[in-house]
Amino acid sequence: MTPALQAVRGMNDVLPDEAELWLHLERVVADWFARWGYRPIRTPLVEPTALFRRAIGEATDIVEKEMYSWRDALSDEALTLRPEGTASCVRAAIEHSLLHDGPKRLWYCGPMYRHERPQKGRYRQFHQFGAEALGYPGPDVDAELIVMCDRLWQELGVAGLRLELNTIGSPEERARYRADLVRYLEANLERLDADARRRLYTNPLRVLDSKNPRVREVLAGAPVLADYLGADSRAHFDGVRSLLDAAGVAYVVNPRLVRGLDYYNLTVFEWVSDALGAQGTVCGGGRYDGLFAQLGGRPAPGAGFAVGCERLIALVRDAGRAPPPPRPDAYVLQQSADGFAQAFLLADELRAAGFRVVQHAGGGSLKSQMKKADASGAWLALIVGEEELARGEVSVKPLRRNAPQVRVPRAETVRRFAQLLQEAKS
RNA sequence: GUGGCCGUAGCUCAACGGUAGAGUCCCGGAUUGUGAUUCCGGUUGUUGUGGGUUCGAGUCCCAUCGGCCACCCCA
Repeated sequence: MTPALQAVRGMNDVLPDEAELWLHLERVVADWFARWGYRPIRTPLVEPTALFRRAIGEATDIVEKEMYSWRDALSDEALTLRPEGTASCVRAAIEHSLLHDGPKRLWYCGPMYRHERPQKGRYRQFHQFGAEALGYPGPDVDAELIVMCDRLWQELGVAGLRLELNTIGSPEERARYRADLVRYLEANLERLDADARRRLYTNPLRVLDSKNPRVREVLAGAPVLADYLGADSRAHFDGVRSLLDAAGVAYVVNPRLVRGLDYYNLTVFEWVSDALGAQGTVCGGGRYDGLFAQLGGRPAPGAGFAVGCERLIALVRDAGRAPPPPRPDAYVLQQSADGFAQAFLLADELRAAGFRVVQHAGGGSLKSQMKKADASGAWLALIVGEEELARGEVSVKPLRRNAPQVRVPRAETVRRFAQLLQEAKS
């Protein structure tokens, strides 16, 4: 016997019940982006490996051990399945000179790939939608990006998301801080765990993220990044905060929030839920003014965020805000071959008039067809039986309320259908 | 990548080391064209997979695949 194949670990099928919720989310998101003036962009799932090495940073976990990278057998190119969306957007903006006539607001949505151990809210193929505001230097778009997220959560009916906010200053400010931080941590080396010691020289700011209580004890006495910020960085952060205050968006400043990708500067933020276990970050983002130059483009400021679709969908479902499955307006039944041909045309005419119509396929008794009609969730059963066929009529039976079944002349069925449907729903 | 818990019918779950079951779903019938309730009947499994121990393994052991949780990481 042929062994059954299964999907690749960490890469999931989305079955119809759940796929309808995905479609709902995608529609809401596309409309929401349009209302905020963001335009869609679609970039390849496969990019040159160098793009992510340069954008995300060599010393990050993503680049070090989580990327699906390979050397293509035909072209000998070093390729990678994208682990995130920002690098591709900025590459495309540079490659097509998108900023030649001014800044751009862009959004994307699609699958991303990271070779991590799967658990709830973390998969090897996962999906993100995100915004990139390219060419805007001020704190206004930082605040815009954050406020628009807040409004989306409201629209989706998701509550309980906490906004964590921080500024990590300019590269120069961060470099001076990093030097002092490393000096402090070296002085307390024996109190650090193995993980913190390893990071000390690869990515010392990430030590601030440690969940180990003993390490956090050490961090309590560490220098604070805020003390290294110059007037410009402080003014930028104050600008973001006052706009958030004006918009009524609450936040907590988390000085330990540094984010795992190297390209960020100034504003960084995360939207976090307590309802998702260990993978609680639903949305993360910030400013990345150095990324254009890092990828070989003319220097330009940028800011953006990415939202984890699987995590957001889990919150929408748990909040009971998944829309009910769409009902067909009518389910069409028939008895004979002649009846099928007639019913086929009737269903076609109704669909052309904009109604959702399912015609029974596969034969069976009228009783079994009625069971299918009921199970389909349809508002109405349209019966094209022997008797109806002989008289040129159609029987119309409401399935969702106790109302009498009526006979309608075939020729009038489509014209009267909207009225019949409305009665069935009332 | 590390550690812990767990894999039995499509789904939710039972079964002391001794004949694999229930509910649900699905199919048919209870009315000579009519669903959802009720009643009657029926199908459903290499117990994730492969080895081992045993007279005998769903149950114990090993490996492997998959899921969940934590670490780690991040959306």
